Amino acid sequence: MPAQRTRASKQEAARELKRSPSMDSVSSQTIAFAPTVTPGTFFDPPSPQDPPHESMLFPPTADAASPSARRAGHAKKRPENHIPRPPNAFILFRSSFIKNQHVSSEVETNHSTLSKIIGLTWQNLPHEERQIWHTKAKVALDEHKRKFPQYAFRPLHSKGKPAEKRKVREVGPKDLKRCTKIAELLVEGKKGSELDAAIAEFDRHHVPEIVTRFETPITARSFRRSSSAPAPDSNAPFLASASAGKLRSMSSQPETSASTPDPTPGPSARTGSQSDYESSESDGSLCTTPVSPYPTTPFTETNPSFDFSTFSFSSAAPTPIPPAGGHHVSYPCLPPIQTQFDGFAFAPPQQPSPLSCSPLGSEHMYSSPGPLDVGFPYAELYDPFAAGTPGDAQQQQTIYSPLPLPHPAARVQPQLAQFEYAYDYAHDLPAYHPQQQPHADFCFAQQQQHQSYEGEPSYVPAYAM
DNA sequence: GGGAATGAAAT
DNA sequence: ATTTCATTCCC
Repeated sequence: MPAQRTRASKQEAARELKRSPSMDSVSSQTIAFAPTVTPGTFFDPPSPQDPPHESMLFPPTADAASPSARRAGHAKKRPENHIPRPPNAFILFRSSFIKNQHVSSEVETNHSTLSKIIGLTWQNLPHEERQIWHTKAKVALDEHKRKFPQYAFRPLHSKGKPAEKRKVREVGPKDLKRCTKIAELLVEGKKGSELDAAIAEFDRHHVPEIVTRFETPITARSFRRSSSAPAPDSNAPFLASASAGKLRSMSSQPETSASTPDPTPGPSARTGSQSDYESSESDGSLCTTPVSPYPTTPFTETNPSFDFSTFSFSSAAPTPIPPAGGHHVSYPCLPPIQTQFDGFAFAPPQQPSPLSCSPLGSEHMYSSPGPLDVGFPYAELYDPFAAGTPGDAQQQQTIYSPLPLPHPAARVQPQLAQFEYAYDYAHDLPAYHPQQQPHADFCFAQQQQHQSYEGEPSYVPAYAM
């Protein structure tokens, strides 16, 4: 989409540009770096005579760029007299954007997401207006030079660990559609309550695609292993290998699922995994029952327009908790099943694999601690085929999979849905169970709450493994 | 301390 | 070509 400018303020921008050298007029007041004062503030106090910026989309406030109010507590350990880098244009823009609360905290508080929105906004910003920030950056740079003539950027290149600790995407894609929408609205000039209202309206109809993150699935094997002999790598059941070396060099690759039509399906991984749970004997103590057929219509990137509004759940009472014993699992409707991500495809079992109900009973039932951020129709799970040992970077690589069912709550309140942990012990498969899903019965797995992901449970659609 | 954006400047 | 670090602040 071309950045279209509703209220182009070319003149303003031009004027601004001319004025720029003096704007931000760095006060002569030098900032002394007393031991207690972090030299994070090479910017100047608000310039009193900042131009009105009326027609600008995001008029910088005078002190917007001043990082003076740096959070004291959480300063990364740096030498006492560390001199921060001069900010670039985007960083200045972002700072100003945040400070001015162009996106209200009602709409978004997460700064990661905010960064995404601001980045999108930045790219759609009219050239003239971006130019203003570049000019500001130049001014800041010059001023930085003036104040710290001896300064030189010395990045610490981690030489000690060669490629050992590569960073991997650890968090799933944000709701890109929403971010994009917000950015669009912003560039269109929407502000304040008008903006909030527009976003609220959008949220009303929009089904978020991705929000949730998942832990490494708990398998029966790992469960058994950890309960008997607490091996350090109790997560290890997924140690296949196919996606080894698939480490992308960062750079958020946010798209929900199948954006990479990598022809290497990694069949070895598939088989590896299969044998992994095939060899897992069906415990005699488990009772299994057939389930209704899986869907035949794939719901993938190619069919992204699943119509949730026509999707009807019987809104009868929530599924009663399945008592120990056989239960039918029926899927009222089954959107996505076939998808591929990260280069290999996950297809549903040819034959619907019967879910089972463990005799574990209610003591093994856990519900999520509260409303969760849940994205539909996609779910994120850790890549079971990622090479590496549990916990290391590669192991944490994530994959994305559609959930077997859209959640009824997704229509009403996309952000709030309650989940429980489910597990199919007979097949060493995790199952999933949205609480309000009226037709599904599952068994529940031991909840494994990880501190780092407090409040977010591990659940995985059963077919995905 | 990671993450999320962009970009300048360093290896 | 790749990595660091500027900004912010929640998790």
